[in-house]
Amino acid sequence: MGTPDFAVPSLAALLEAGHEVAAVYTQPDKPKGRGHKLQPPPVKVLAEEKGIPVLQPTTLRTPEAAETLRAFAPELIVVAAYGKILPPEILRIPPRGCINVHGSLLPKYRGAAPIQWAVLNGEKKTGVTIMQMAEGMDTGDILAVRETEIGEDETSGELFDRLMMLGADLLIETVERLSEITPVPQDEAEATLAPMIRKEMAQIDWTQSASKIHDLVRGMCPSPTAFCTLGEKRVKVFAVRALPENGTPGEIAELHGELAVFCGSGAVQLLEIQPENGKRMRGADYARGHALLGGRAS
RNA sequence: CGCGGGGUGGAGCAGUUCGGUAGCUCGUCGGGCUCAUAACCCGAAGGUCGUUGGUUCAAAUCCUUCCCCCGCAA
Repeated sequence: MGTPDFAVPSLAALLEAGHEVAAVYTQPDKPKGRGHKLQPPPVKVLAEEKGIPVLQPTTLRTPEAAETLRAFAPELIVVAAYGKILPPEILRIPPRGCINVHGSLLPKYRGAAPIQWAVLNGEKKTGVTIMQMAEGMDTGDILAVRETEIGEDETSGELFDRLMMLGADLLIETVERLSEITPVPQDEAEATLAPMIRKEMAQIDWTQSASKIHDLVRGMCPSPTAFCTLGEKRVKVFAVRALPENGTPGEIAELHGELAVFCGSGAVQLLEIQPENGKRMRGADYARGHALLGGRAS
């Protein structure tokens, strides 16, 4: 069971390792993009390629849904970013249990957006955890953990890519040694939450410090993407560099040959931005066609 | 049929309303100044104005076909 890109390597790894995958559960197709195009989740695409039955129930909280799943007689259920909470009846179906691939070092960052939050908070390290699933949100006993460092300028997107591969590796190892592993309960006192990221959280607040803004930009990249307003136009911000120079927060300037904005403390160079109707470009390039210097960012 | 913006020398933009010899800020190349430079001065190269057809004496500009790119919303 899984939905987005994060789950794809895990499914691929299971198949490659020779495990029999009876069925794949994923979220229903949803309209995306401009127009109203219906888009299948990445996991569905892979599953169909491999000829595996795909199920996309709206809910698992019905007797029928449980019955359907039971009919597959799963030995084990593997979940990676499925996007739905499994009710107890479902959790009880497979004899070897339900295990989950999670993108953080549990019990830290339980919830929907562990990877982004780790970057947003400027963490130096994170990792993946494989756990036994319980009824609560990412509260189950831990089966395996693998740590990794977060790079100075690493974005959520980059970390995502690394963690989903790590997660897939660790998943296979865990599945193969499942009977030998002693589950370790999570330390509730250490638990923190990583709730879903909302768009408005990605708005840059220029009164914050340069390093905070740097973390925000990295954490929101590539989605939903940190944004701000330069002069009149709204721009997405993909990459910045923090500098020690101080000035009036929100003032647009040129520092060391790059377009920059002063923050609450320090300043940031806008290395890679994207205006409303344009492509991604260097801040300095954007500035060439727009009178920005001395103006305000908000 | 969700709303909207855009495609102009290598980059970012102006010019389109009221058709008339394509401009700005950079970059590049050459030269100069300087101990030196992302600084300054002088000069040069480089554009089928996304595509198709049309209107016109004349189209980047008006009408038309198609292609591509992007923002918002979901």
